[in-house]
Amino acid sequence: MIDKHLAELTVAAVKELFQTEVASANIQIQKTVKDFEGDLTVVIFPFVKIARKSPEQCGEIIGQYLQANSNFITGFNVVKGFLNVVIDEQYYLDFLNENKNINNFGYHAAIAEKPFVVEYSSPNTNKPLHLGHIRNNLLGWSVSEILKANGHPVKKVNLVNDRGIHICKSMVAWMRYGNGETPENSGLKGDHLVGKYYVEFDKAYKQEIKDLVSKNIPQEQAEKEAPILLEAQEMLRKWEQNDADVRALWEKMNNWVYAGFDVTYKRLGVDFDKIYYESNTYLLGKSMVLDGLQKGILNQRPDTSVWADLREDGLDEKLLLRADGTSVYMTQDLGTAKLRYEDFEAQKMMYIVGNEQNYHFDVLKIILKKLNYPFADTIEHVSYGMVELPEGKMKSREGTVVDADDLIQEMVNTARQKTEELGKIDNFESEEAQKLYETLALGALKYFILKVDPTKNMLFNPHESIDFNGNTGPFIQYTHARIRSLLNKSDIETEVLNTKMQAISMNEKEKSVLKLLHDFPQIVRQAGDLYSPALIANYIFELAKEFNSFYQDTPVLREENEELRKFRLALCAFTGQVLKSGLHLLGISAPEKM
RNA sequence: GGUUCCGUAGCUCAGUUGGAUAGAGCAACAGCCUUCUAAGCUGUGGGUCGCGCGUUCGAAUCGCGCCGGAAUCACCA
Repeated sequence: MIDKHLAELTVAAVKELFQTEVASANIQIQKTVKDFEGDLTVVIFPFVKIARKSPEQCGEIIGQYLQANSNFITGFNVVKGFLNVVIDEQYYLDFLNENKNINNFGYHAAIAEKPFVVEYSSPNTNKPLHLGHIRNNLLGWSVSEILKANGHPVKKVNLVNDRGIHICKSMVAWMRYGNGETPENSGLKGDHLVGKYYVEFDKAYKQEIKDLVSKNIPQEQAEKEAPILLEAQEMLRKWEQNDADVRALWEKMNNWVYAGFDVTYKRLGVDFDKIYYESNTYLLGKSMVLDGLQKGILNQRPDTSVWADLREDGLDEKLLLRADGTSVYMTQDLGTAKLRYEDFEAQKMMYIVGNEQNYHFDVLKIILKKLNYPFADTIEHVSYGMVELPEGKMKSREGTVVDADDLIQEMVNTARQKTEELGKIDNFESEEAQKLYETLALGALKYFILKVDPTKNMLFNPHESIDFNGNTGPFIQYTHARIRSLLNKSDIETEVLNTKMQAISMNEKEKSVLKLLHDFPQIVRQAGDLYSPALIANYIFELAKEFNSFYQDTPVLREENEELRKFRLALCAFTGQVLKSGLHLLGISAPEKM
């Protein structure tokens, strides 16, 4: 990396000129701002004191030293405390020659180590996926790919929350009002069907409360004693007792939901190496809690409920087992953590879970530590922000959730409409066109969501948010398609592209594209360190924009100078490749034509 | 009330370990399709980086205090 060389050279300069040792990491190298001449800039201010000279003088003598002692610096200038260094074009040309034909340029070599286990998605089985899940799924998939690109082995896992009162609610409502409705005979997607009865439950529950209140029963009591709620609780108890009928119904409805989820996952392009079911893991959690109780790490109250006392850690007491012996969310998570650690010998267990659960994961880690499990420290909560709507937070009860399937379909429709308006599909077969709409729609959706810093809450306006112009997925896809089209038209053989570029003189725009390409491996590294697909997204947008600016008024195929033509073709090909790689890390496909 | 996070252009967002005149996209306005795909390019306008104080050669970035918003502190998951 050129900036590291420059930093080391600066260290040597400071040592020689001012007889002072400076750590290379403390040297500040940055890209030169556009308005000034130069490629990289050394910040001089830190040396002013030890040099006992003005910033200008200081920059001047360091600049002279750098130029005299390197073969890649062709000039420099000093503005205030900033030393702008001009890098030899040959350096960038060499970079192009060395990397332009590497398929996975920017990806780092595989490391032989224990895997990163990434949990994401983690749906409940009582309702379909919504916009919040989309952000989760896209982040999980993308972070996994970015980790892989950094050489880490990755296992993607999903933890399905398939048991509990929520699914019983759907079951009760289906028993009462379903009339034998199934996905087959209703044409409804399984998850939507089950979700429909979850809503039915809520309606009936509210009505029953109302009825009770009108009979002068206090609101609070009514909420606890509504018959349909009691039915659901009874069903949960039967479930825990392995009641055959309840289990059969539970399995039937859950399978409807899984079939529905699979369709959505497939359309989103996400997948998993292993799926865990809470119904299979909660008992392990229970046993861990009882074990901790026996060892005196946890404590039991007179009502027999079991608690962890975390007050020494600045937190509260946390319930782990109810008085009736049933488990809670935390209990189950203790079990899955252990199971997962043992399944994969994980180096790291990452949980892609919303920031509303930050507290939960703090508590989880502390309890595991208290219970002396060595894997407590491998847990990493990759916390992401909420997706908000213009009218505020999504609330399923108020019907303001944006359904994942509906949203995707709406995007596909928009993509079709937009494409037809532009008259792009005249020579497309209909099947090909359909595929393109899907590609563009998902490109737009994924990019829109992933370009935002994961840790921040984001706003999604269903009617206005998704655009196909500007800083969007389709813009980058379009840039890629144009490059592919250009390369297809070029009559220069691949062999020619494989040959080494001769020294040519490049213009500012070409150089700027080349400099951006040069940064890609660093961006991948950084995105991996910060678990942030947004860095990739912002980078490929910058690259596509810079490329378009070059592409607009610099002829490639029409260039008569053979060397220059080859150089530009190589630049196009390389840019196309990096755009494709970047899009891939976001789960977005790069169409050949559009 | 305690804890955590957030506040940058009309809107949506970037802004690396503190660095130069705070940047994009959308929206608005003005240009560019007989020329490699106009889902594009070029230009114009738009800012008290929530407010104040402090640290520093230098602060959107660090510290403290306010103001405003969100999440969480559940025998929901």
